[in-house]
Amino acid sequence: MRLAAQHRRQQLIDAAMRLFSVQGFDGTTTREIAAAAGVNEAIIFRHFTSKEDLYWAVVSSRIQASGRKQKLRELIACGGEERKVLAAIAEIWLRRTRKDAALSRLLFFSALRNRKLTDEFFRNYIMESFDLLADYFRKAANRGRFRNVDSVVAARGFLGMIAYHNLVQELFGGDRYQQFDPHTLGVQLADVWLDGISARTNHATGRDGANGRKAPVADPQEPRKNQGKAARRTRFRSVTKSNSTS
Amino acid sequence: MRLAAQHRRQQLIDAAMRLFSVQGFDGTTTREIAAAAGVNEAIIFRHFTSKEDLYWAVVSSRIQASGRKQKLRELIACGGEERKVLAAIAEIWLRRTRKDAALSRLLFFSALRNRKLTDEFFRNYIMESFDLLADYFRKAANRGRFRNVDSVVAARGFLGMIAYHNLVQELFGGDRYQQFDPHTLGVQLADVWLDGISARTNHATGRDGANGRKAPVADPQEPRKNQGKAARRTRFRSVTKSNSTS
DNA sequence: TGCTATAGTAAGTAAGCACTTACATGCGTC
DNA sequence: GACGCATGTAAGTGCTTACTTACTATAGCA
Repeated sequence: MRLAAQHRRQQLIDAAMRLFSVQGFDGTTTREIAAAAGVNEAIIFRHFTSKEDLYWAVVSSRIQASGRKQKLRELIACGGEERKVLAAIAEIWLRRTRKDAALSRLLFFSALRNRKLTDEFFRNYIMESFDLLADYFRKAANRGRFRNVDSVVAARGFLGMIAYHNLVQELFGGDRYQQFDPHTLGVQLADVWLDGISARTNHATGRDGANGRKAPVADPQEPRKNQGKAARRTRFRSVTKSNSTS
Repeated sequence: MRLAAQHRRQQLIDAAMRLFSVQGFDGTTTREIAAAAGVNEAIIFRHFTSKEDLYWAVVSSRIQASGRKQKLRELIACGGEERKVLAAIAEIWLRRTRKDAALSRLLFFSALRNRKLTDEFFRNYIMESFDLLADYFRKAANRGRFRNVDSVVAARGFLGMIAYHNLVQELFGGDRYQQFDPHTLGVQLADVWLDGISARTNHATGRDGANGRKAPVADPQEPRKNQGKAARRTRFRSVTKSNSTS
């Protein structure tokens, strides 16, 4: 029932987080959020000036909670062997992003809808990670460990592989066709990144084509209904609006 | 004024495309679409059974129009030297996606909002590209040209670098900080991918750290207002709703 | 035990939304 | 040139939405 303001506030943020990440900002009503938190709608507006205010609170609370940047910094600073460092970075990101898939969805929504938030997020989160890694590449190159490739391109490329993999798996549902083990995949990506896929090098890593991939979870290959083509050309409607209220 | 049904229909799709890709599905009203097409709102519902119907029409019309998959197939089939093929694939994708950034935005919206459409898109568009490239990697490995890395991982990794780069540049506005030349970047990525960044290999490519990057377009480094923190904690509101009607 | 500050609620309100209806207008064709 | 039909419009309709108002319940403290 009656909660201390701070707790109620946090509870609202949590409830909103869940809903926003699944339904998006526009797709979520303040009434739903209130119901999810078990309070009256008006409570939201006592704790937040507007729905949008609540949204930013959700985003910033989550960005702070996910310590991915910090972890990246630590891995880079520890000074281990490059192959291990890269594999560890990849693995952490693969795991981490899997864990807060909700945050990813939320941030994509933001990116697509609101340029201003996106910019702040981009500077503080993406760009800084690129820079950190680019710096690492540059220093390793100076020590003669890496070739002299464009360090910004390299950083983007490496993190890009990982981020895109997560994107495909979670956002586009690739995980229903095939699942990957974060550790194995991290090692594989680090190896490719260090040695290339060209056959000329002779430091074999003993990994072959079929390793480390898990079997598909289920068979999603229903005979693909052509929903979306046939029924779509009709000129006159018979659609009933689908209200999801119960 | 008076247009043949088919032309009007196409015009509505075009207008909707532009708006949906910038504002998203929920963020775009049928009235806006009608206004953009210069007709009455009711016209929309004569040509499409619902707003959602129009949305699917937009998406499917665009997916057909973008022939990226076909281009990938051609490049792979042509049988040129691997380094050139990979560089060309990268370049094409870097250029192509820049051109239809609107489509990307639209598809992301779809992915975030509607799982059913996403699945169809995912199978026809993303997965098939992965498979095509994975097949290429596998065959090259069999001919002894590539190492025996997991071809699915490799395909995802390679296309991931590129797709993610586009994503960062377009969706998150990275292009305002730094721009890249598609050709140079394509060559760089193919090189890294083939030879790795490790210093042990000795086939120098003559590319060094600063090449191929263009200067920033503008200087977006305003002193970073802390908008989003300070003004956000207030308990009582004075916000006026921002209607974007004019 | 009564006072005050704050957490909570019920029941609005005005605006915006997708979608409809009833009617006007132009165009091919016999 | 008038009939029929497809294209167009003005003005709704009813529902949902974010947000408000006017009020009650309760915890902490003198």
